[in-house]
Amino acid sequence: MSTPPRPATLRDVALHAGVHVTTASRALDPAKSSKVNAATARRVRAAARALDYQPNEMARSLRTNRSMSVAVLVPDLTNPFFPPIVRGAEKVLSGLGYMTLVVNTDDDAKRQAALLQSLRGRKVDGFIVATAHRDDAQLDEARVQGVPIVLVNRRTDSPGFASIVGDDHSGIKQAVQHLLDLGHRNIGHVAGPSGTTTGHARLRAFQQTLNDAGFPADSVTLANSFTEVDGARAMRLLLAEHPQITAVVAANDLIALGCLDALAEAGLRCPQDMSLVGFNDMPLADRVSPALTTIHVPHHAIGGEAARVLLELLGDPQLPPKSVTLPVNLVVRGSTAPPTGR
Amino acid sequence: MSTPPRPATLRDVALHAGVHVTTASRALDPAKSSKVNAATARRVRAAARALDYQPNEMARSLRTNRSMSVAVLVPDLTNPFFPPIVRGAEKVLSGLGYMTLVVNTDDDAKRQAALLQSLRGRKVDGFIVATAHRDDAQLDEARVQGVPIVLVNRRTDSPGFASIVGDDHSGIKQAVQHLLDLGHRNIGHVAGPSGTTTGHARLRAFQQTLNDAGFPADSVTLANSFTEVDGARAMRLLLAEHPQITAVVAANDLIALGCLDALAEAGLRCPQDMSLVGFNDMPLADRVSPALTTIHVPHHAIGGEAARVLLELLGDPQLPPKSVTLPVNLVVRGSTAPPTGR
DNA sequence: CTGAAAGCGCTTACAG
DNA sequence: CTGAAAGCGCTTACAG
Repeated sequence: MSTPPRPATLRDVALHAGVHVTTASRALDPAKSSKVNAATARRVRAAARALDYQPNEMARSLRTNRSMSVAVLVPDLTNPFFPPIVRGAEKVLSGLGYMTLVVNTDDDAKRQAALLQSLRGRKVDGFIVATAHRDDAQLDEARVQGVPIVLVNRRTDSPGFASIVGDDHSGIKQAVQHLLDLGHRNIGHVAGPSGTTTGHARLRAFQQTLNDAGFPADSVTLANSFTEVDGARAMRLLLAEHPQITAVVAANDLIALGCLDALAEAGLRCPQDMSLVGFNDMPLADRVSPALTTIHVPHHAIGGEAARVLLELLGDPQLPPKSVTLPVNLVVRGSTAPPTGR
Repeated sequence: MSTPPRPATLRDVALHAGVHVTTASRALDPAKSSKVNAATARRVRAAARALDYQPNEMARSLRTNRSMSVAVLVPDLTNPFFPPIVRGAEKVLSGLGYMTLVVNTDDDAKRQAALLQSLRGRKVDGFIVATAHRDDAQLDEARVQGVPIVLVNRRTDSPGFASIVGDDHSGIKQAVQHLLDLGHRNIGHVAGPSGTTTGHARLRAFQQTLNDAGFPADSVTLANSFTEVDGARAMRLLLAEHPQITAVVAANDLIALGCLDALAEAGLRCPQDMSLVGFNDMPLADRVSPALTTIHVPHHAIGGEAARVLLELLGDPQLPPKSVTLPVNLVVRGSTAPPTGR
């Protein structure tokens, strides 16, 4: 077996075309090729093709200090909610020559720190972050150091970040109102992690909406993560502590799925014995059994908008951080129904 | 607003510690710090901490010609089947200091080519590829040029690649046998794209199993992609052309979901009027309605094993390419039942 | 144990 | 329009 040939460098191309490496560089750069003699440029391009030349992006980035790549941090790639956001961002980014790098943090502060550092070392040009925590020192520090960041889905409590999120307050209000309209009077909430703005804002919206309507809002338990397992755990507790509830608002769809498990264990049917509303309208939310009544969040648009805002930021880092809230809407399916005298 | 300070370089650290940049480099390298005076090393580390030094990975990679990163190419990130594979790979890779970069090809040859080239330019150390086509010139070329690649889920027709896939033949055989055991005699197949080994091998296994059992195997239509939309389209055709079938084997779970849609449109109930088996046992396959009878593929293990094999390959590029087939097994749920005289 | 020098593969002022 | 030179931030033989 022969060892494969070393990849061609720009120097090889220049040699082959009989020009200086500087000229080769210019000839291959679309923005500068007009500055070089047309025939020369053609010769260089032919040489590049002949040698199957691939520019070394590391060298280029080292010199230019930009890498034409953007990282997307997601807390959990296996949550079907995130891939569409990534796709939305990817679509606009790839159109402008940027490469999208997806990384998974497991919603773990340590992993996020390590990844953030590693990616910064790799000189990615900017970050789209779906993993923010309300109190997020790492993110704050990166921002202060001038790293272009746009937050999606979750915000931090500290100001200064550009962000694109769904309207959590309105979403929960619509969910609660829907249950109220159905006739439910004892409504519970399985809240998400209090360290995230989504968990926190949805809980507050739940309490406020119910209080404004003149009902108590103390049937609440907390899921430690936005997962089925923790959702089921919190739902068991809710059932034990507040047996009078006839409906539940879950902090997101995965938690709602966990609630469904806990209900089944308790021998309760959904929606006959217990109504359930999710949040996100993740892919497949319409196909689970029962089909989930939930709050539709425009995943794809969030990703696309985030990419556009990040691109603006890349163009002018001094731009004031814009914080965009996208409308969300209730979609009623099979997991909610009027209460029955159980 | 003041502009943020330029990030500290190794030179800054060396200056701060009063040593030469060479010494600083050694002091900060765990593998070499033993070669430098302990007190000096401590001083350098203190300086690095004080200046919040982050090594520039681009410069390092340019010099060492390795980037400590691995790319994972997936055809469709929104297919719930792939994230667990990615997670499996990520887990073993991150343990060894490698960073995992996920990119989406849309199962499009052009996009794959562009991404492959771009990633190679970025000097990722190796590739885990879930997007292979049976005839895949780009992949062949990259392999010939010595790029470390391991294929997952799908193979190519050309030999020479390391690969980790589920046992397509056995899976389909189990599916067909299950339907036969249930009493079905007219079984159809919605095949996946014939350009993929999964689509092709599953179709062949379908035909062979049925023929071996003494039944015809010509109730087949082709989905143009592994998606719900194309699955529904192919199922409509199957229903029109082969109205006598009482059971369907779908090439994967997403196609099976599309079949469910087509069945609903045709006023057919699953499993009462038509049994349906999927393939992959993707996340949520157990929660859709009806819960999908399908072939469980060990996603996580595929990803982990792929990472291990790639790591071996990185250590010794001359290693003979090992091709691993992992066992799969039927999991019976709610979408299959004995045929009823419809 | 430490330092001076070279070089990874590019791009970009600066001359001509 | 083209070339010679410098330099991005590292690591690694090579001397001492």
